[in-house]
Amino acid sequence: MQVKETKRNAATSAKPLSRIQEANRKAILNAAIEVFAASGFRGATIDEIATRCGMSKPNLLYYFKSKRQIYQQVLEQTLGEWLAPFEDIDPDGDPIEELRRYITVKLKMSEDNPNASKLFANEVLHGAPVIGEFLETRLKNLVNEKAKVIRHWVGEGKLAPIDPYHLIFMIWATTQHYADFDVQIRAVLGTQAGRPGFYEQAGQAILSIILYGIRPR
Amino acid sequence: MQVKETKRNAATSAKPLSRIQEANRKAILNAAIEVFAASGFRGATIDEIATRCGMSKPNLLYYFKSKRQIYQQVLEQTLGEWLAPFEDIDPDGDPIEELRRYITVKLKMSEDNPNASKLFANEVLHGAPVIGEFLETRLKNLVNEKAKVIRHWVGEGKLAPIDPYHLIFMIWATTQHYADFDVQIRAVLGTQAGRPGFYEQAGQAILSIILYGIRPR
DNA sequence: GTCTATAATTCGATAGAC
DNA sequence: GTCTATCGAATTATAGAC
Repeated sequence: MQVKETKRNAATSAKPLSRIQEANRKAILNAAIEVFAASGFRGATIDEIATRCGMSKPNLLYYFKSKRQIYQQVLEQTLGEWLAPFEDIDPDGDPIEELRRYITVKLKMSEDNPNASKLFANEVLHGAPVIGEFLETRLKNLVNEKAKVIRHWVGEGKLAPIDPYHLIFMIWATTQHYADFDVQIRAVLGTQAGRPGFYEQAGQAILSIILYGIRPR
Repeated sequence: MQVKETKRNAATSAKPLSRIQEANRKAILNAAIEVFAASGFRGATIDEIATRCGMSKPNLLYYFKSKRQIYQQVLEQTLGEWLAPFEDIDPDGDPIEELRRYITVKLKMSEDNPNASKLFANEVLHGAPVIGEFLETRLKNLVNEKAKVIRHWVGEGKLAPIDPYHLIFMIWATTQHYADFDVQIRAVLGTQAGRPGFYEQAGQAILSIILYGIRPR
Protein backbone atom coordinates (compact mmCIF):
# COMPACT_ATOMS: atom_id res chain seq x y z
CA MET A 1 0.00 0.00 0.00
CA GLN A 2 1.33 3.35 -0.90
CA VAL A 3 0.86 6.77 0.59
CA LYS A 4 0.09 9.87 -1.36
CA GLU A 5 2.90 11.50 -3.20
CA THR A 6 5.53 12.70 -0.81
CA LYS A 7 6.14 16.39 -0.64
CA ARG A 8 8.43 17.74 -3.30
CA ASN A 9 11.92 18.19 -2.05
CA ALA A 10 13.55 21.11 -3.78
CA ALA A 11 16.94 19.58 -3.08
CA THR A 12 16.28 16.40 -5.11
CA SER A 13 16.91 16.76 -8.82
CA ALA A 14 14.55 13.95 -9.89
CA LYS A 15 11.03 14.79 -8.91
CA PRO A 16 8.86 11.89 -7.77
CA LEU A 17 5.71 11.21 -9.78
CA SER A 18 2.36 10.15 -8.49
CA ARG A 19 0.83 6.94 -9.79
CA ILE A 20 -1.64 8.92 -11.86
CA GLN A 21 1.17 10.90 -13.37
CA GLU A 22 3.08 7.73 -14.17
CA ALA A 23 0.04 6.11 -15.74
CA ASN A 24 -0.70 9.15 -17.86
CA ARG A 25 2.87 9.45 -19.04
CA LYS A 26 2.88 5.82 -20.08
CA ALA A 27 -0.42 6.18 -21.87
CA ILE A 28 0.92 9.15 -23.77
CA LEU A 29 4.12 7.38 -24.76
CA ASN A 30 2.20 4.32 -25.93
CA ALA A 31 -0.06 6.42 -28.08
CA ALA A 32 2.89 8.45 -29.31
CA ILE A 33 4.87 5.50 -30.62
CA GLU A 34 1.92 4.46 -32.76
CA VAL A 35 1.39 7.91 -34.20
CA PHE A 36 5.07 8.66 -34.78
CA ALA A 37 5.57 5.25 -36.41
CA ALA A 38 2.66 5.81 -38.76
CA SER A 39 3.30 9.43 -39.66
CA GLY A 40 6.88 10.29 -38.74
CA PHE A 41 7.84 13.18 -36.53
CA ARG A 42 6.66 15.89 -38.87
CA GLY A 43 3.47 14.12 -39.89
CA ALA A 44 2.39 13.31 -36.36
CA THR A 45 0.22 15.80 -34.50
CA ILE A 46 -0.06 16.32 -30.78
CA ASP A 47 -3.80 16.35 -31.24
CA GLU A 48 -3.86 12.80 -32.57
CA ILE A 49 -1.64 11.50 -29.80
CA ALA A 50 -3.85 13.22 -27.24
CA THR A 51 -7.09 11.96 -28.76
CA ARG A 52 -5.72 8.42 -28.90
CA CYS A 53 -5.30 8.35 -25.14
CA GLY A 54 -8.48 10.27 -24.36
CA MET A 55 -6.74 13.46 -23.39
CA SER A 56 -6.93 17.07 -24.45
CA LYS A 57 -4.03 18.69 -26.25
CA PRO A 58 -3.16 21.16 -23.48
CA ASN A 59 -3.43 18.43 -20.90
CA LEU A 60 -0.94 16.31 -22.78
CA LEU A 61 1.38 19.30 -22.89
CA TYR A 62 1.13 19.45 -19.13
CA TYR A 63 3.06 16.17 -19.04
CA PHE A 64 5.51 16.83 -21.87
CA LYS A 65 6.44 20.36 -22.66
CA SER A 66 6.82 19.86 -26.41
CA LYS A 67 6.19 17.48 -29.28
CA ARG A 68 9.92 16.95 -29.67
CA GLN A 69 10.28 15.95 -26.03
CA ILE A 70 7.70 13.20 -26.46
CA TYR A 71 9.50 12.02 -29.56
CA GLN A 72 12.90 11.90 -27.87
CA GLN A 73 11.45 10.08 -24.90
CA VAL A 74 9.83 7.46 -27.11
CA LEU A 75 13.03 6.92 -29.08
CA GLU A 76 15.23 6.60 -26.02
CA GLN A 77 12.79 4.25 -24.35
CA THR A 78 12.85 1.91 -27.34
CA LEU A 79 16.55 2.07 -28.16
CA GLY A 80 17.70 -0.06 -25.25
CA GLU A 81 15.35 -2.97 -25.76
CA TRP A 82 15.98 -2.80 -29.48
CA LEU A 83 19.69 -3.50 -29.13
CA ALA A 84 19.51 -5.94 -26.24
CA PRO A 85 19.48 -9.12 -28.37
CA PHE A 86 22.40 -7.80 -30.40
CA GLU A 87 24.40 -7.28 -27.23
CA ASP A 88 23.46 -10.80 -26.21
CA ILE A 89 25.38 -12.41 -29.05
CA ASP A 90 27.80 -14.63 -27.15
CA PRO A 91 31.41 -14.76 -28.38
CA ASP A 92 31.78 -18.13 -26.67
CA GLY A 93 28.67 -19.67 -28.18
CA ASP A 94 28.41 -21.65 -31.37
CA PRO A 95 28.49 -19.10 -34.24
CA ILE A 96 25.67 -20.57 -36.30
CA GLU A 97 23.48 -21.03 -33.23
CA GLU A 98 24.19 -17.55 -31.94
CA LEU A 99 23.27 -16.00 -35.27
CA ARG A 100 20.24 -18.23 -35.64
CA ARG A 101 18.98 -17.07 -32.30
CA TYR A 102 19.68 -13.41 -33.06
CA ILE A 103 17.88 -13.52 -36.41
CA THR A 104 14.94 -15.33 -34.87
CA VAL A 105 14.60 -12.86 -32.02
CA LYS A 106 14.97 -9.89 -34.36
CA LEU A 107 12.27 -11.19 -36.67
CA LYS A 108 9.99 -11.81 -33.72
CA MET A 109 10.51 -8.21 -32.66
CA SER A 110 9.42 -7.06 -36.10
CA GLU A 111 6.31 -9.17 -35.72
CA ASP A 112 5.44 -8.18 -32.16
CA ASN A 113 6.41 -4.53 -32.27
CA PRO A 114 6.52 -3.25 -35.85
CA ASN A 115 5.99 0.28 -34.61
CA ALA A 116 9.34 0.36 -32.89
CA SER A 117 11.00 -0.66 -36.12
CA LYS A 118 9.07 1.90 -38.14
CA LEU A 119 9.93 4.58 -35.64
CA PHE A 120 13.65 3.98 -36.17
CA ALA A 121 13.30 3.62 -39.91
CA ASN A 122 11.60 7.00 -40.05
CA GLU A 123 14.21 8.62 -37.86
CA VAL A 124 17.18 7.23 -39.79
CA LEU A 125 15.57 7.82 -43.18
CA HIS A 126 15.26 11.49 -42.33
CA GLY A 127 18.90 11.80 -41.35
CA ALA A 128 18.72 10.68 -37.71
CA PRO A 129 18.45 14.22 -36.31
CA VAL A 130 17.75 12.95 -32.81
CA ILE A 131 19.67 9.67 -32.51
CA GLY A 132 22.54 10.61 -34.83
CA GLU A 133 24.99 10.97 -31.99
CA PHE A 134 23.89 7.68 -30.50
CA LEU A 135 24.58 5.95 -33.81
CA GLU A 136 28.08 7.42 -34.02
CA THR A 137 29.03 6.46 -30.50
CA ARG A 138 27.27 3.64 -28.74
CA LEU A 139 25.96 1.81 -31.79
CA LYS A 140 29.28 2.18 -33.61
CA ASN A 141 31.19 0.74 -30.66
CA LEU A 142 28.73 -2.10 -30.28
CA VAL A 143 28.90 -3.01 -33.96
CA ASN A 144 32.68 -2.90 -33.92
CA GLU A 145 32.70 -5.18 -30.94
CA LYS A 146 30.39 -7.73 -32.54
CA ALA A 147 32.20 -7.47 -35.86
CA LYS A 148 35.35 -8.46 -34.04
CA VAL A 149 33.55 -11.49 -32.62
CA ILE A 150 32.39 -12.56 -36.08
CA ARG A 151 35.84 -12.00 -37.51
CA HIS A 152 37.25 -14.19 -34.77
CA TRP A 153 34.77 -16.92 -35.68
CA VAL A 154 35.86 -16.64 -39.28
CA GLY A 155 39.49 -16.88 -38.21
CA GLU A 156 38.71 -20.07 -36.36
CA GLY A 157 37.19 -21.51 -39.51
CA LYS A 158 33.75 -21.67 -37.95
CA LEU A 159 32.26 -19.37 -40.59
CA ALA A 160 32.97 -18.71 -44.24
CA PRO A 161 35.23 -15.68 -44.80
CA ILE A 162 32.47 -13.09 -44.93
CA ASP A 163 32.59 -9.37 -44.07
CA PRO A 164 31.12 -9.02 -40.57
CA TYR A 165 29.68 -5.55 -41.13
CA HIS A 166 27.77 -6.42 -44.27
CA LEU A 167 26.48 -9.57 -42.60
CA ILE A 168 25.14 -7.48 -39.73
CA PHE A 169 23.55 -5.03 -42.14
CA MET A 170 21.96 -7.88 -44.07
CA ILE A 171 20.42 -9.30 -40.90
CA TRP A 172 19.08 -5.91 -39.85
CA ALA A 173 17.75 -5.11 -43.31
CA THR A 174 16.04 -8.45 -43.82
CA THR A 175 14.39 -8.76 -40.44
CA GLN A 176 13.29 -5.13 -40.15
CA HIS A 177 11.92 -5.19 -43.69
CA TYR A 178 9.01 -7.28 -42.47
CA ALA A 179 7.98 -4.49 -40.10
CA ASP A 180 8.90 -1.41 -42.11
CA PHE A 181 7.45 -2.63 -45.41
CA ASP A 182 4.57 -4.65 -44.02
CA VAL A 183 2.12 -2.72 -46.16
CA GLN A 184 3.98 -3.73 -49.31
CA ILE A 185 4.31 -7.34 -48.19
CA ARG A 186 0.61 -7.49 -47.42
CA ALA A 187 -0.21 -5.92 -50.77
CA VAL A 188 1.88 -8.47 -52.64
CA LEU A 189 0.94 -11.58 -50.67
CA GLY A 190 -2.66 -10.72 -49.83
CA THR A 191 -4.24 -12.44 -46.85
CA GLN A 192 -1.40 -14.93 -46.72
CA ALA A 193 0.83 -12.40 -44.97
CA GLY A 194 -1.51 -12.04 -42.02
CA ARG A 195 -2.02 -15.72 -41.37
CA PRO A 196 -0.60 -17.43 -38.30
CA GLY A 197 2.67 -19.10 -39.11
CA PHE A 198 3.64 -16.54 -41.68
CA TYR A 199 6.55 -15.25 -39.65
CA GLU A 200 7.73 -18.77 -38.90
CA GLN A 201 7.77 -19.39 -42.63
CA ALA A 202 9.71 -16.17 -43.20
CA GLY A 203 12.14 -17.11 -40.46
CA GLN A 204 12.82 -20.51 -41.98
CA ALA A 205 13.44 -18.98 -45.40
CA ILE A 206 15.79 -16.32 -44.05
CA LEU A 207 17.68 -18.70 -41.80
CA SER A 208 17.97 -21.24 -44.58
CA ILE A 209 19.64 -18.77 -46.92
CA ILE A 210 21.83 -16.81 -44.53
CA LEU A 211 23.00 -19.62 -42.28
CA TYR A 212 23.83 -21.82 -45.23
CA GLY A 213 25.43 -18.84 -46.97
CA ILE A 214 27.88 -18.21 -44.15
CA ARG A 215 28.67 -21.84 -43.39
CA PRO A 216 32.38 -22.67 -43.73
CA ARG A 217 33.11 -24.18 -47.11
CA MET B 1 16.09 24.66 -84.85
CA GLN B 2 12.61 24.99 -83.57
CA VAL B 3 9.91 27.55 -83.93
CA LYS B 4 8.03 29.06 -81.04
CA GLU B 5 5.40 26.97 -79.42
CA THR B 6 2.58 26.22 -81.79
CA LYS B 7 -0.78 27.69 -80.98
CA ARG B 8 -2.80 25.68 -78.51
CA ASN B 9 -5.37 23.52 -80.15
CA ALA B 10 -8.44 23.32 -77.96
CA ALA B 11 -9.41 20.04 -79.62
CA THR B 12 -6.29 18.16 -78.49
CA SER B 13 -6.54 16.75 -75.00
CA ALA B 14 -2.77 16.64 -74.39
CA LYS B 15 -1.46 20.13 -74.51
CA PRO B 16 1.97 20.57 -76.04
CA LEU B 17 4.61 22.11 -73.83
CA SER B 18 7.26 24.58 -74.83
CA ARG B 19 10.87 23.71 -74.22
CA ILE B 20 11.00 26.17 -71.35
CA GLN B 21 7.97 24.56 -69.78
CA GLU B 22 9.50 21.13 -70.19
CA ALA B 23 12.79 22.25 -68.70
CA ASN B 24 11.09 23.90 -65.76
CA ARG B 25 8.93 20.89 -65.06
CA LYS B 26 11.97 18.64 -65.06
CA ALA B 27 13.90 21.00 -62.81
CA ILE B 28 10.99 21.01 -60.37
CA LEU B 29 10.69 17.23 -60.36
CA ASN B 30 14.42 16.79 -59.82
CA ALA B 31 14.37 19.16 -56.89
CA ALA B 32 11.20 17.55 -55.59
CA ILE B 33 12.60 14.04 -55.41
CA GLU B 34 15.46 15.27 -53.25
CA VAL B 35 13.22 17.16 -50.88
CA PHE B 36 10.56 14.45 -50.61
CA ALA B 37 13.25 11.80 -50.06
CA ALA B 38 14.85 13.80 -47.29
CA SER B 39 11.71 14.98 -45.51
CA GLY B 40 8.80 12.82 -46.62
CA PHE B 41 5.58 14.19 -48.07
CA ARG B 42 4.48 15.97 -44.94
CA GLY B 43 7.88 17.32 -44.05
CA ALA B 44 8.66 18.65 -47.49
CA THR B 45 7.67 22.23 -48.28
CA ILE B 46 6.89 23.75 -51.63
CA ASP B 47 9.13 26.62 -50.65
CA GLU B 48 12.17 24.41 -50.34
CA ILE B 49 11.51 22.69 -53.64
CA ALA B 50 11.06 26.06 -55.29
CA THR B 51 14.19 27.54 -53.75
CA ARG B 52 16.22 24.51 -54.77
CA CYS B 53 15.47 25.15 -58.43
CA GLY B 54 15.70 28.92 -58.21
CA MET B 55 12.01 29.54 -58.50
CA SER B 56 9.39 31.36 -56.47
CA LYS B 57 6.68 29.40 -54.73
CA PRO B 58 3.79 30.78 -56.79
CA ASN B 59 5.73 30.24 -59.95
CA LEU B 60 6.23 26.59 -59.10
CA LEU B 61 2.50 26.31 -58.48
CA TYR B 62 1.98 27.63 -61.98
CA TYR B 63 3.46 24.33 -63.24
CA PHE B 64 1.92 21.96 -60.71
CA LYS B 65 -1.34 22.88 -59.12
CA SER B 66 -0.60 21.29 -55.74
CA LYS B 67 2.09 19.74 -53.58
CA ARG B 68 0.38 16.37 -53.86
CA GLN B 69 0.44 16.52 -57.63
CA ILE B 70 4.20 16.99 -57.64
CA TYR B 71 4.55 14.09 -55.25
CA GLN B 72 2.42 11.76 -57.36
CA GLN B 73 4.28 12.76 -60.49
CA VAL B 74 7.66 12.07 -58.89
CA LEU B 75 6.51 8.68 -57.61
CA GLU B 76 5.05 7.57 -60.93
CA GLN B 77 8.12 8.73 -62.81
CA THR B 78 10.41 6.66 -60.63
CA LEU B 79 8.26 3.54 -60.33
CA GLY B 80 8.87 2.31 -63.85
CA GLU B 81 12.63 2.54 -63.86
CA TRP B 82 12.69 1.09 -60.38
CA LEU B 83 11.06 -2.15 -61.45
CA ALA B 84 12.72 -2.49 -64.86
CA PRO B 85 15.63 -4.71 -63.71
CA PHE B 86 13.19 -6.94 -61.85
CA GLU B 87 11.16 -7.40 -65.01
CA ASP B 88 14.38 -8.21 -66.82
CA ILE B 89 15.00 -11.39 -64.85
CA ASP B 90 15.14 -13.97 -67.61
CA PRO B 91 13.35 -17.30 -67.04
CA ASP B 92 15.60 -18.87 -69.65
CA GLY B 93 18.84 -17.57 -68.19
CA ASP B 94 21.06 -19.28 -65.66
CA PRO B 95 19.39 -18.81 -62.24
CA ILE B 96 22.50 -17.88 -60.29
CA GLU B 97 23.67 -15.51 -63.00
CA GLU B 98 20.25 -13.89 -63.36
CA LEU B 99 20.01 -13.27 -59.62
CA ARG B 100 23.62 -12.12 -59.44
CA ARG B 101 22.90 -9.56 -62.11
CA TYR B 102 19.66 -8.43 -60.47
CA ILE B 103 21.26 -7.97 -57.05
CA THR B 104 24.19 -6.11 -58.59
CA VAL B 105 21.97 -3.76 -60.57
CA LYS B 106 19.70 -3.16 -57.59
CA LEU B 107 22.64 -2.31 -55.36
CA LYS B 108 24.02 0.03 -57.98
CA MET B 109 20.66 1.78 -58.08
CA SER B 110 20.86 2.32 -54.34
CA GLU B 111 24.30 3.82 -54.82
CA ASP B 112 23.48 6.01 -57.80
CA ASN B 113 20.00 7.09 -56.82
CA PRO B 114 19.43 6.70 -53.10
CA ASN B 115 16.73 9.31 -53.19
CA ALA B 116 14.46 7.14 -55.31
CA SER B 117 14.81 4.36 -52.75
CA LYS B 118 14.15 6.70 -49.85
CA LEU B 119 11.12 8.11 -51.60
CA PHE B 120 9.55 4.65 -51.81
CA ALA B 121 10.58 3.72 -48.31
CA ASN B 122 8.85 6.80 -46.99
CA GLU B 123 5.73 6.18 -49.00
CA VAL B 124 5.44 2.53 -47.98
CA LEU B 125 6.39 3.21 -44.37
CA HIS B 126 3.48 5.63 -44.13
CA GLY B 127 1.01 3.11 -45.49
CA ALA B 128 1.48 3.69 -49.23
CA PRO B 129 -1.43 6.17 -49.54
CA VAL B 130 -0.51 7.03 -53.12
CA ILE B 131 0.97 3.83 -54.58
CA GLY B 132 -1.10 1.39 -52.55
CA GLU B 133 -3.22 0.38 -55.50
CA PHE B 134 -0.13 -0.06 -57.67
CA LEU B 135 1.35 -2.44 -55.10
CA GLU B 136 -1.82 -4.53 -55.02
CA THR B 137 -2.10 -4.84 -58.77
CA ARG B 138 0.94 -4.43 -60.96
CA LEU B 139 3.59 -5.17 -58.37
CA LYS B 140 1.66 -8.14 -57.02
CA ASN B 141 1.30 -9.63 -60.51
CA LEU B 142 4.94 -9.04 -61.30
CA VAL B 143 6.12 -10.65 -58.09
CA ASN B 144 3.85 -13.64 -58.64
CA GLU B 145 5.25 -14.02 -62.12
CA LYS B 146 8.87 -13.94 -60.98
CA ALA B 147 8.11 -16.18 -58.01
CA LYS B 148 6.85 -18.74 -60.48
CA VAL B 149 10.11 -18.48 -62.39
CA ILE B 150 12.13 -19.05 -59.25
CA ARG B 151 9.92 -21.94 -58.22
CA HIS B 152 10.48 -23.45 -61.64
CA TRP B 153 14.23 -23.13 -61.19
CA VAL B 154 13.93 -24.87 -57.84
CA GLY B 155 11.88 -27.62 -59.46
CA GLU B 156 14.64 -28.15 -62.00
CA GLY B 157 17.13 -28.54 -59.17
CA LYS B 158 19.02 -25.41 -60.18
CA LEU B 159 18.38 -23.75 -56.85
CA ALA B 160 17.98 -25.00 -53.30
CA PRO B 161 14.32 -25.37 -52.23
CA ILE B 162 13.83 -21.83 -50.98
CA ASP B 163 10.63 -19.79 -50.80
CA PRO B 164 10.66 -17.43 -53.80
CA TYR B 165 8.76 -14.61 -52.11
CA HIS B 166 11.03 -14.40 -49.09
CA LEU B 167 14.07 -14.55 -51.35
CA ILE B 168 12.73 -11.57 -53.31
CA PHE B 169 12.01 -9.67 -50.09
CA MET B 170 15.50 -10.43 -48.83
CA ILE B 171 17.07 -9.05 -51.99
CA TRP B 172 14.95 -5.91 -51.85
CA ALA B 173 15.58 -5.39 -48.16
CA THR B 174 19.32 -5.88 -48.34
CA THR B 175 20.03 -3.77 -51.40
CA GLN B 176 17.69 -0.92 -50.50
CA HIS B 177 19.03 -0.84 -46.96
CA TYR B 178 22.22 0.76 -48.27
CA ALA B 179 20.21 3.70 -49.60
CA ASP B 180 17.49 4.02 -46.97
CA PHE B 181 19.81 3.64 -43.97
CA ASP B 182 22.89 5.27 -45.42
CA VAL B 183 23.05 7.66 -42.51
CA GLN B 184 23.24 4.77 -40.06
CA ILE B 185 25.80 2.93 -42.16
CA ARG B 186 27.94 6.03 -42.40
CA ALA B 187 27.64 6.60 -38.66
CA VAL B 188 28.75 3.06 -37.91
CA LEU B 189 31.51 2.74 -40.50
CA GLY B 190 32.74 6.32 -40.53
CA THR B 191 34.60 7.54 -43.61
CA GLN B 192 34.97 3.99 -44.83
CA ALA B 193 31.40 3.99 -46.14
CA GLY B 194 32.00 6.87 -48.49
CA ARG B 195 35.17 5.56 -50.04
CA PRO B 196 35.28 4.37 -53.65
CA GLY B 197 34.87 0.65 -53.83
CA PHE B 198 32.63 0.48 -50.80
CA TYR B 199 29.63 -0.63 -52.81
CA GLU B 200 31.71 -3.22 -54.66
CA GLN B 201 32.71 -4.60 -51.29
CA ALA B 202 29.09 -4.64 -50.16
CA GLY B 203 28.05 -6.33 -53.39
CA GLN B 204 30.64 -9.09 -52.96
CA ALA B 205 29.54 -9.72 -49.39
CA ILE B 206 25.86 -9.85 -50.28
CA LEU B 207 26.37 -12.00 -53.35
CA SER B 208 28.67 -14.31 -51.47
CA ILE B 209 26.06 -15.02 -48.81
CA ILE B 210 22.87 -15.09 -50.85
CA LEU B 211 24.13 -16.89 -53.93
CA TYR B 212 25.87 -19.53 -51.85
CA GLY B 213 22.82 -19.77 -49.63
CA ILE B 214 20.47 -20.61 -52.49
CA ARG B 215 22.83 -22.94 -54.33
CA PRO B 216 21.44 -26.47 -54.79
CA ARG B 217 22.74 -28.76 -52.08
C1' DG C 1 5.41 33.42 -66.95
C1' DT C 2 6.98 35.52 -62.93
C1' DC C 3 6.40 38.33 -59.26
C1' DT C 4 4.40 40.53 -54.47
C1' DA C 5 0.87 40.27 -51.35
C1' DT C 6 -2.26 37.85 -48.90
C1' DA C 7 -6.08 34.71 -47.88
C1' DA C 8 -7.01 30.31 -45.50
C1' DT C 9 -5.71 26.62 -42.79
C1' DT C 10 -3.24 23.79 -39.69
C1' DC C 11 -0.77 23.08 -35.65
C1' DG C 12 2.36 23.73 -31.68
C1' DA C 13 2.22 26.00 -27.57
C1' DT C 14 0.39 29.16 -23.85
C1' DA C 15 -2.95 31.83 -20.77
C1' DG C 16 -5.93 31.57 -17.43
C1' DA C 17 -10.42 29.92 -15.35
C1' DC C 18 -11.91 26.17 -12.49
C1' DG D 1 -4.73 18.47 -13.29
C1' DT D 2 -7.83 19.47 -16.74
C1' DC D 3 -10.36 22.41 -19.38
C1' DT D 4 -11.70 26.41 -23.05
C1' DA D 5 -9.97 29.89 -25.66
C1' DT D 6 -6.57 31.73 -28.30
C1' DC D 7 -2.04 33.35 -29.90
C1' DG D 8 1.61 32.91 -33.27
C1' DA D 9 4.27 30.56 -36.60
C1' DA D 10 4.46 27.89 -40.59
C1' DT D 11 2.68 26.61 -44.95
C1' DT D 12 -0.49 25.66 -48.87
C1' DA D 13 -2.65 27.99 -52.30
C1' DT D 14 -4.64 32.02 -54.78
C1' DA D 15 -5.30 36.99 -56.50
C1' DG D 16 -3.81 40.15 -59.25
C1' DA D 17 -0.12 43.46 -60.93
C1' DC D 18 3.50 43.49 -64.39
